[in-house]
Order: sequence, then C-alpha cells, then structure tokens
Amino acid sequence: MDRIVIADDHPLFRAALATALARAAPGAAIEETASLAGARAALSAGSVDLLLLDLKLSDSEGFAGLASIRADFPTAPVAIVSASEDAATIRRALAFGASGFIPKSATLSDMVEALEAILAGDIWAPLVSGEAPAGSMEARIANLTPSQLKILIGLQQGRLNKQIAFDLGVTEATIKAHLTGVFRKLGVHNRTQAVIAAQALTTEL
Amino acid sequence: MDRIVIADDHPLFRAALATALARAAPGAAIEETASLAGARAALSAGSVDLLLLDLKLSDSEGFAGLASIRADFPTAPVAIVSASEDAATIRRALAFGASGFIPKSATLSDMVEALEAILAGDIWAPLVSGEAPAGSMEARIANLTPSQLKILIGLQQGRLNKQIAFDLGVTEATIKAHLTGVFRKLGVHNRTQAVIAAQALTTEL
DNA sequence: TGGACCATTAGCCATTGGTCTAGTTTCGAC
DNA sequence: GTCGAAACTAGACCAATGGCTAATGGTCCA
Repeated sequence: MDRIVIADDHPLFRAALATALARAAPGAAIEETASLAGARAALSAGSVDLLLLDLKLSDSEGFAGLASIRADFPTAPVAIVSASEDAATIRRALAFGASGFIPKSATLSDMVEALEAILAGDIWAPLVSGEAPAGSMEARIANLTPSQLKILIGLQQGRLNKQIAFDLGVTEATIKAHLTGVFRKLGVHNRTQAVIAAQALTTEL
Repeated sequence: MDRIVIADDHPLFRAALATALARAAPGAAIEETASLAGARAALSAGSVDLLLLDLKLSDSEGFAGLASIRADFPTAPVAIVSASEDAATIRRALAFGASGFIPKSATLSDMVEALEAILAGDIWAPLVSGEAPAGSMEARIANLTPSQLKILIGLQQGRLNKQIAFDLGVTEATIKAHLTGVFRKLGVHNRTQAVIAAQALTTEL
C-alpha cells in the first residue's frame, strides 16, 4: 500500500490534495504536515512512495527545502505543489530532481491525472515552452550527486568544512573532495562563488 | 579625460544631469542612453569613469539592472539616480554596490556636489533618517565604511582578497584588515557568511 | 590640540580551504 | 560475469583566509 505525505501549510489545499489522492491512489496511507520538519520526520520514519511538497512552507522558502529533502532522501519521489507556475519555477523544480509539478490552480481532475502519472513513475509537469538552457545553473545543480548537494547546502548555511564533515559523519578530507567536484560542476572556483551561484537559484522566487 | 554615461529614460532629466556634470567634471566626455542595454554597450565599449543609472528604465526592473551591471562590470562606478528616495531604497542601492545615490528632487548644486564626490571616489548618498531597525542587516551594512562596503562587494563577486586588493589598488593586508571590520560589524565569522548575510539584503525586494 | 575614527601597510601565526593522488565501492553496459 | 565510469572515501601538500599586534598618516570634531 502506498504511503503518501502531504506537506503544505494551507489546510484547505491539503484537503484538496487528499481528495485528489483518494481518487488517484485509493487506499493509500496519507499523512499530512504543515512543515518541512514534519515531512522530514515522515521520510525518516520509513519508506514513502510520494511526497507532495509546497514550495512555501513556514520553515522553508523556495527551493532550499526541496534541495535539502533530495539531499537527505535521494530516492524518495517528490512532487512540487506551488502557487507560482511560471516556466522558470517549473524547470527549476525539475532540475532539483522533483518527480512532478502540480500548480495550485490545477483542477481536481488535472491533479488526479498528474498524481496517477507520478505514482506510476512518470514525471509530470505542465507544458513548459523551451528547455532549460544547457549549461544553465539549474542544469548544473541537477547534475550534483546527493552528497554534493548536501555539502552545497552546508555551504549555503555558512558552515565550515569541519562542521559539515561532523554533520555527515565523514572526514573533512571527504568534504573537500566533494567540494572540488561541486566547484567543477558549477563552473566556479571557490566556496563563495558556489554560494552565490546556488543562492541565485534557491532564494529567487 | 573622464568618460561618463547617463542612463535615464527621461530626456529632460538627462539634460539636467548633463548640466550638473558640465560643472562637476568640465571637459568630461558624456554619453547618453535611455536603456540598460545602451549603458551595457557603453561599458563594453571601453573604460567608463562613472555611470549614472536610473532605477526605472524601460528594460530593467528596479535593482535588477544595477545588480546585472555590477555583475558584468564590477569595477565600473555606478551612481543611482532615482525618483524614489526613501531610506530603504537608498540603503538598498548602496547595498547593491552603488557608489552614490542622487535623488531626482535634488537641486542642481546638490547634484554637482554629489557628482564631484562620487568622481573623487567617495560614496555619496542623502542622509537617511534612521528608521533602520536597530541590529538589522541593513543597519549593519549602513554602518560599514566606504572601503568596507567596497570590499564586501568584492566578496559578493566571489573574488579573492588578492584580486580585491588589485582592483582597489591597495595591499592584501589592507583588505584583510577591512574584512575583519566587516565581519565584526555584520556579526559573522567568515566571508561565506558575510556573503550570505549581504545577499539576503540584495535579493529581497 | 588632543581624541576618535578611518585607511593603509607589515609581519606573524593558526586555521581553513582546495587540489592532487589514490584506494574502494557501486552500478550500469556489454 | 566482467569492464569501465562515476561516486565515496581519505591523506598529503600547498594556498588562502582570518586574527593579532603595531605603526604611520589623514580627517573631523569638541
């Protein structure tokens, strides 16, 4: 039986999603939370078949939440639910590894259709005119491995290599090695530039 | 001889600025443009001693224009010319690295004075009555000395101390000394955190 | 005319950051 | 089942950063 987590701080919309889910995935176990921390807890508790994540939560803004979730739970399918549905937002969500994108303006039947596709393993998103420019920052960040993404998030928190190493339970040497990879993939040459590059993506809305 | 570019979509005000410039910088070569693209072309064409940039241009959205100019031409001095002159706008312009702020309501003699100061390398802005929340990031950045602000901008560009030193024509030792002051005033402990703190100001709108 | 503050530089030193090399593991392709 | 690419891990080595003291000179103000 599917286990599905809804993370949205708007109770009414949580209800709407739950309704759509009841039709798209009858019998699924649905858990609701209003915070990123709640979603994280649910993911830690056990295998989750789908996380429906709002871009704007009380304890996370923009793509930072998605990035951190994907860094910690790389295998969990995550679908973004968002009020803003411009092409840049959608492309960015997919670049960060989202399995789908559901605009809040979607009709119930659209949501059902989207959820069915995503639960079947497809990637579902509104039609986006134009591909992400090859070599764009979003494409580059999408290329990062989970470890590299975790470390990049550490950078964005202003943490020292030593602190990140402790958090992840590895050596500082490992962090440094991963960082070199991050720099290469992002096309930058030091942590400051990496933070600037990533910040442009994760804070901009 | 100084080369000065005026980017403002209001022809009358371009004329007013040109008049002030004729007094503040006699003999300067003055170029006028109505668009951000025009300003960018002028900057690409060769060294520019000062760019007078209107915040509201046909092809730029407020601070985005200033930000992009500073990203592509980090060493070109830019003074903001704006109709809105509230404290937040002024503070933010300086946070974005403007070398000066000239309200459109200023008298001709005020403009001359401001332009002279800016051309001399100072940072000139109207006095902002302190409505800045004490301890806020804006207040902290406002507390920075001109040199410290310049160096903070260098940080936001991802430059090394050595590079910043070269750009400003001083020694690396000077940069370090100023950086210590910047960190103390911003309440951070390294350059990465300083960039994050400053970025929070410059991206929000 | 001091005092306070700023800018500049130097030197020293500890810490931090980043590259290089290198071993192991994982995983998909053939 | 083996091969190769890529990821994760880490140690060694050098560069960059940041804190400290100290000194010189300038400006602004009471």
